[in-house]
Amino acid sequence: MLAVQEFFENSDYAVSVVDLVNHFKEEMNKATVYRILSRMESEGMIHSFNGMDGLTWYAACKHCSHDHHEDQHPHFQCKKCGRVECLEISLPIPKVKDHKIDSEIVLLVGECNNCQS
Amino acid sequence: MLAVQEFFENSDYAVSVVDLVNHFKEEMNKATVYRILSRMESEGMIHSFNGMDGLTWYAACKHCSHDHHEDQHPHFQCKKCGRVECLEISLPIPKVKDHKIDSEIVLLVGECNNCQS
DNA sequence: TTGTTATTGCAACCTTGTTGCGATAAATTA
DNA sequence: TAATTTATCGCAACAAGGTTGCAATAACAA
Repeated sequence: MLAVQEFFENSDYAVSVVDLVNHFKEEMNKATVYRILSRMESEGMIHSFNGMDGLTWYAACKHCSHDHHEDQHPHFQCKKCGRVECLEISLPIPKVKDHKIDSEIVLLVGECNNCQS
Repeated sequence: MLAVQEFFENSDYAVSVVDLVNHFKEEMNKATVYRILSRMESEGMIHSFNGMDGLTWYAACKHCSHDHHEDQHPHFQCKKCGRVECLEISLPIPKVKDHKIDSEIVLLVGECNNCQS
């Protein structure tokens, strides 16, 4: 579990579960990776969300504990390099007629600074 | 293909691919459902997106053809009944420093009118 | 040391989604 | 109409993400 923990430390980027399983495949079993990830998520160390690709992505939490989970920020995915980033901004929740809206899941898609030539 | 087409006509609701395969399982094969769905999508009759659950959801297009696909609207999912709806509104694309944003994928989560007691 | 609990590896499994291929149906052409 | 081409379908097998049961090991406490 420590190795996975260290992996997320000091990273603003999200990682897909496929990349994680691949990254640790010499070190630990696929099932173990999944178990560690869900444990870390329930303890508020990381949060998960779905990428455009349908995969589950994980990223480090900044200000969360197991009873206070603040993962409502939007994510950004660069369509060139595929990197996914957590954005530490809060978007206004839109008002829609006849709908009581509690939260919104936002994935912004575009080009990151590195990929803009 | 006709049966699937009729299924989407006059519906503002999105359907998960699992529900679709299940709904047509007496009538046609799983592979056929998938093939019809991707054909209908490429012809601009329906559009797809990823739900919170990681599943693919499909919904009827309103003003699309095979060369003009306008599926950038937000979706709304009721967390009580699970129904997913297309919202015919357009949200402003937020500006984020150091990021060139082309589009945004938005899933609003809350309670629909039916479920609010 | 002994007993208890948490963590892991492995294999088997489930689910979503795709593909190759032979069979059937529909549309073309002669 | 008959022959031929083309599109569609069913089936089975497969791939990839993800989960689970169970035995083995590691960590911890009495």
